[in-house]
Formats: sequence, C-alpha cells, structure tokens
Amino acid sequence: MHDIKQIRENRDAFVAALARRASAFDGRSPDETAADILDLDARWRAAKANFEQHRARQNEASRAIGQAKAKKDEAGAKALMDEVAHLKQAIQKDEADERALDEELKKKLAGLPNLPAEDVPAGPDEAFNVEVKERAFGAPPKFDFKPKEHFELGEALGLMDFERAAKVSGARFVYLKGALAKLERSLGAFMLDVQTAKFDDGKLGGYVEIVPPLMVTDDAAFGTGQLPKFEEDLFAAVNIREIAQVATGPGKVLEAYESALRIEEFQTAHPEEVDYEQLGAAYQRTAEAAQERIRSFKRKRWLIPTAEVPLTNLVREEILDEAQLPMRLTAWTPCFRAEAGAAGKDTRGMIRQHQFSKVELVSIVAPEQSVAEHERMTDCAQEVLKRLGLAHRVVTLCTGDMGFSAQKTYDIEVWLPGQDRFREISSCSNCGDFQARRMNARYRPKDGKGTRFVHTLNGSGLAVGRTLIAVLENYQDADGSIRIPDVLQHYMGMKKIEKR
RNA sequence: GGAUGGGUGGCCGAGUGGUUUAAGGCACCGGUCUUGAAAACCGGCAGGCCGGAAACGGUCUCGGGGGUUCGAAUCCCUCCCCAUCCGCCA
Repeated sequence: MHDIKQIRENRDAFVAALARRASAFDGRSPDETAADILDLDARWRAAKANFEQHRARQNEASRAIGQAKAKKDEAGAKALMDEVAHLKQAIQKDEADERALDEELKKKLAGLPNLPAEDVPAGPDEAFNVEVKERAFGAPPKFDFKPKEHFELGEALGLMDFERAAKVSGARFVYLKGALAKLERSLGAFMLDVQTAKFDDGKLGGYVEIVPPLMVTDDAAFGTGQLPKFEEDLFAAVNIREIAQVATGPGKVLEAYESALRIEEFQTAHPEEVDYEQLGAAYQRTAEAAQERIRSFKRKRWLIPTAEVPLTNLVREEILDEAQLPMRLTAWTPCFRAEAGAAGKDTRGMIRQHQFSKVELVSIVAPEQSVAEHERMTDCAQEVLKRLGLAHRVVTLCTGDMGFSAQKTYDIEVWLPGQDRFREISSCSNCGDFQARRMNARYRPKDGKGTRFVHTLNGSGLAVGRTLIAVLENYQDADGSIRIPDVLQHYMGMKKIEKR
C-alpha cells in the first residue's frame, strides 16, 4: 500500500517509479493513475473537512444541551436540539460521501504494486533480469552419460508416483515414497537447522522456528499482497455446510439464475430466436454472482501459497519495541498454489505442483536495516545450496518480473543437469514498508517520538521440492542411483539411494 | 454444537440503569534531591486522519460493524474473539 502523502508531495517521483514497473495499470498510464488518485484524494479531503466541520458543531451543541439541562434551561436545550435535528440529515450524507471517497481511494491504492528500488534494472520480462556475478557459486557437474530428469530418476527408483497421485488428487500432485519421502524430510530438517543455528559472527542464521497456521483470512492475505489482485492463484478452504447456509438465501445468485432460466425457457419456446451468446452471458452472470457470494463468505480461509503470509502477518496491527527488531522467523510448511496462469507449463515432474513444501524466511526490521537484511537473507538462502554442493547463480529481477509487493528481488537459480539449465529455487524480496502499511505493523523508535512502519522481507530458504529435484539430478549416477550429499547423510542414515 | 461469563490505553483495572473531556495503579520518559543509585516528590506519557510554517485546532478509535438518542465505553441488534462447563473429536 502506498502512502498517499508521499504521492501528494512527490507526484513526479511516484509516476516515474510506476512507469519503470509497467506502462499501464488497469488500462491507465502511470500519469493518469497519479492524476486519478490525486483527484480522488482532493475530493476526499474536501468531503472530510466538510463532514468534520459539521460534526464539530453537532458535538458542541450536544455539550451545550447537557449544560443547559443541568441548569434547568429547558427552552435553551430545546432550541439547540432543534438545530441539531436539522443538522443530522446533512451530517449523515456528509459522512456517507466521505466514506465512499475514502473507500474508493483505498481501493485504488491497494491495487497498485510496490515501487521498484532505484537499483532494480528496468525491463518488461525475465529476459531483462541481471545476474549478480559475485554471488554465483560452483560449476555444473560433468557427466560421462546423459543426465536424466528428476521424474525419470524418481519413477525408475519406484519412489515417485505421479499416476496414483493423479487418481487420488488430480494433476500436479505426487506421492514420494521410502528414501525420497525421507529425503524430503531430511532436506526440510537440514534447512531449518541451518537457518535457526546461531553463528558466532551473526552473519547467517538466527531465525526463530515457527509452526504457523496453514489457513489464513482475507485480511492476512491482503496484508502480504496476495489479495485483492491474485485471488486466482489461491485455493480457498470452506466448510461446505457453513457455505451452504449463506448461499441458499435469496439474493443476486438466485436473481441471476432465474433470469437465465427465463431466457432459456423463452428460447426453447421460440427456436427461431435462439441466441446462445445471450444465454451464455446470463449463466455467466449467475456464476459470477455465486463467486461473489463465496468471496463475501467471511468464514472462508485461504490455504497459504507460502508461509510468508502467516509469518509476516505475525506482527500485523502491532506496535513493536525497537529492541524486538530485527525479528527473524522461519517455518517449514506445505504451500498450495492454484497455478491458474501456468496451464501447460512444467506439466511433467515436481517442478510445478499444487502442493509443495518450502522453508520460508521472514525478517521484520527497522527501515534503515532492510537493504542490508536483504543481502543477509540471500546469503542465508545460498548457504543451504553451498552446503549441499549445488551450483547456482543469483539474478536481480527486473522491474517487470518482480512480484506485486516487492521493492527488489533476488532469485536464486540452481543448476538442473536433467533440464540442462538453471531453475528458480529461491526468491528473496525486500518489500520495504509496503506490506507493513497493508498490515498496519509499526514499531516505536528508541529515541524520537511516534511510530514508524517496519520493513518486511521474505525469502525461500529453500523450496524443498525443487531442492529435492536438484539433489536427484546433480547427484545421479549412470545406473540411476543417487548419492547423498555429505551434509544430508546423517539425516538420511545412508550414503546412497540404490537403484532398484 | 449446547450453556454461562467476558473483551476498556504498553500492562493491571475503575466506570456500565444517559449528559463534554476514560478514575487509579504499574511500567516507561524527563526533572528535583543525591558522590552515584534507590526511595520520595514534581511533571509527562495511546494511535490514525484532516487543517496549519508552527503553536495548536478538529475528528475518529473502549473487540468489529450497524442501530436508538440532542448525546453511547454505557442501551439495542449482529458478527468476531477469549474463558469455564457439557457433548463430539485427532
């Protein structure tokens, strides 16, 4: 969420930063967007001044009535009561106006992405990402045979089963068995151990391990920026009985449905006038009304697409003491993603699943610390890959490739021999105060008055499923067996996953 | 799911059957005193928004929303959350 005061005072900088992100937002150019917002803001402030002025008079008169009554001046009280009675109508309208404008303004602001940091490269898509050369690690391993992809290896071992998963859960799910199930568990435990360790120099680790809720409310999802724009990426969890109770009542769903039925009935009776487009639109309206109904169902929860959501929201609506910062949190959780926009992409294997597990890192810091914390967090994520001996590189995402809430993002890409290319395995973002504003998460500076918004950062440390893929592909032998990296051997209790 | 009781400032807690300004304590900050500290005493001490160069003024917030009223922490409706007991349950 943007600070309207900043936009007011630095319109040009706002427009320029927005323009670096994209050329248009909801069909409006950055300049038009700023104009829309500032116009709304001006109208809102005028409405607010008007409303408050009238309300002030009302309060003043009410106090006077109390005093008049105390003095038994019934006539004076009556006169004032008459005045306020007239004022009330106007005040109600004033308040409604003020509120409508305020909501419209907030809605506009809530739909805009964070502004990119100055050192983020500009560009429309991932082709414009820039490698951070000094962060690169290792060289792709050499094979004297053609390395296989992870799913070939896993299926050949009989330890990775997509077909049965599809029968039970549909596409984009998997069963891991035996040593591969244990590898998943070992990786999660190993990553948590690295991130929670206390290093003497304080340059790595120090994260507090958390087991967070896996289902969150609308407000939490709004706080980190998944809502309102990216609803389609999420899975909702509802209690079927509860939602039936709200959905069966009269309302727009029923109206829309009955209207569609009438159209269908009419067209059936008059085959010469059949208009499928009209009928389709009527049913579409029904579906949309039903969707709206579910959307407004308050007891719905969202399955987390990342532990970033419950971890970051841990400080929502709080005023922290500066001494509590930096707050570093980590959690190993399942993540659920609808992958609505990824139809046909990565359909084979475990790269893109509806469910995967991830060790997440979240830092809550004072504003001055966030840039350094971003580098530190990226170090923490890389540390896991280094200890696993996996070659990787780091790229700075360009303005067009960054997520909604990010100010700056590093993606870590691990080398996958089976795919013969680098694939994203971690994404570390500095969100500045963007999420903090949406969550209303603040802290009280040690010296100085008032409160300031905290800065929030999140990163994967790492995506466990993809790390498992990387281990399989990088540590495969010609016979299809998998060597276990040194640091995992005591977790696994073995040095090798033998071929079947 | 049923029954009952609750939700007040950073914390504790008074106020709750109508008349502005939320008592008091703890914690915290500043000061006096002291070699220093403690104690004592004095003072300060929620946040958001709008206007203002500032001083300051206004407005909103007593779990959320709505209502009654000239006026709501207080009355009414509704939702949420917490506690205890019962039932069911991993």
